[in-house]
Amino acid sequence: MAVPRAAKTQRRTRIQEEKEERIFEAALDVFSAQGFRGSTIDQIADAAGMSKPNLLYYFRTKEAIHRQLIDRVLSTWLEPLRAFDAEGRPEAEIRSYIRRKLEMARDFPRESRLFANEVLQGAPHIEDELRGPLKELVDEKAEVIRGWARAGKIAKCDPYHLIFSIWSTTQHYADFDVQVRAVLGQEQAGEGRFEDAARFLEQLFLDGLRVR
Amino acid sequence: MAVPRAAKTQRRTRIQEEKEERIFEAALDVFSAQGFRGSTIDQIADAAGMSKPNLLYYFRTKEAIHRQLIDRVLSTWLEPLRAFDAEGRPEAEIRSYIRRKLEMARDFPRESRLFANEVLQGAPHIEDELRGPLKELVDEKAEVIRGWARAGKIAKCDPYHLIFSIWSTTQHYADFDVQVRAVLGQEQAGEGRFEDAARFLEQLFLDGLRVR
DNA sequence: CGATAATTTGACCGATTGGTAAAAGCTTAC
DNA sequence: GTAAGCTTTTACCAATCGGTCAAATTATCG
Repeated sequence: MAVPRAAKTQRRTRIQEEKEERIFEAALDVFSAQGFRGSTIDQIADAAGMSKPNLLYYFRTKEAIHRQLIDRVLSTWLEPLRAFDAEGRPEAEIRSYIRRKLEMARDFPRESRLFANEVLQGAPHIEDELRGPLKELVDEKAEVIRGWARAGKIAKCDPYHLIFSIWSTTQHYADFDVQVRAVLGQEQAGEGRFEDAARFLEQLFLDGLRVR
Repeated sequence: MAVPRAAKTQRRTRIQEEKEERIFEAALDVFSAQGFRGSTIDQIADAAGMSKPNLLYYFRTKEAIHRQLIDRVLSTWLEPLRAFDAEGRPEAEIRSYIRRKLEMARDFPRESRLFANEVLQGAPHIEDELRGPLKELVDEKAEVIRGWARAGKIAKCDPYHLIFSIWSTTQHYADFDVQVRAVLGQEQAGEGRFEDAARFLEQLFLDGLRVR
């Protein structure tokens, strides 16, 4: 007659940790591919290799899975921007930010699509995170960039739109992967496309922001 | 005892045209906001101000609405790229392509999100269009850009990734609108953001592609 | 071992889903 | 006007949805 999530013992069971991990993995697969509304608990349970009631023993509702999944993924997702260093050399910082974001698009496309789906559909579950922590982080880094521009280290430009453009160009390779592959065609769509993209984007941003 | 869509008279009724138009409008609202799987026929019927069976009299299935909606929207969506002129001056062509795409993100965000949702979820309904007509169009324009680069009119760069980056940066303002607004905050998120974006993107691409 | 707590299952629920059938109501051309 | 064809509605269906419940099973610990 136990209450879900071990009300009596307080600490988490080994089984709990394992199962919750499997559920998060499965939920990332399903939510990133179909969005929140398009996903069903059954699909997640199937992907996690367990029955629906069993899954609901660990997470009370579909929304609970989604919310916790986003929470856990969001912090790592913002890591590259957080690593953006005010003390570094502008060129090197921008170049490595692009590199990191592109690597994330290549190595964690599900995470990218999870957010893309969410934001695309109006961000009903993460609007607070956007207005709060995200905005604060971007405000801070925008100030850094503005400082570089004032000091003549990079061209004068709107730092917010610069950040947006780095986000969009890099995440494009995760979110619109099918389209990118379709347009590039069989021969060019191999893993080399990320190297090509990196080369192009570095040229674009570094030359585009060079002082003239 | 009539069969849907006027099997006997062949030509379309006035009522048919009006109702199908209303359904397309409603479907664009709903599909663009929630994706295919997340949308329901009831929602579309509601938005179109008619009953579900009435809507299904004009379109046999949910898929049929979606397919025809995408067909009708796709050609106008590719118009700016089609207008890309090989004979024009490279700088002017690129600048006006960015302008047009940005205007479309501002004026037709639903269309942008319709495709974004579709591609994001693996493009199950438009993969053929991507591999066929879209790829052909991009191949053609990529060749134009390559010619400009060879002639030294713009910097050497991968034309495909250039096109991808223009798509992603401009469509970002439609697809990720909520995020853009949230990050910019109340004061900066007015309609002026499109002018700011245009200025930034023109600077980025024109300086980034200038021969040096 | 035995008991207590944690986990899993199968059977089930009401609401919503995409879609159908048939008849009633409405237009239009003659 | 009237008949043929077009449109709309009402009532309905089977499947799927998110979620519950109680009982059965398994793990843990003294």
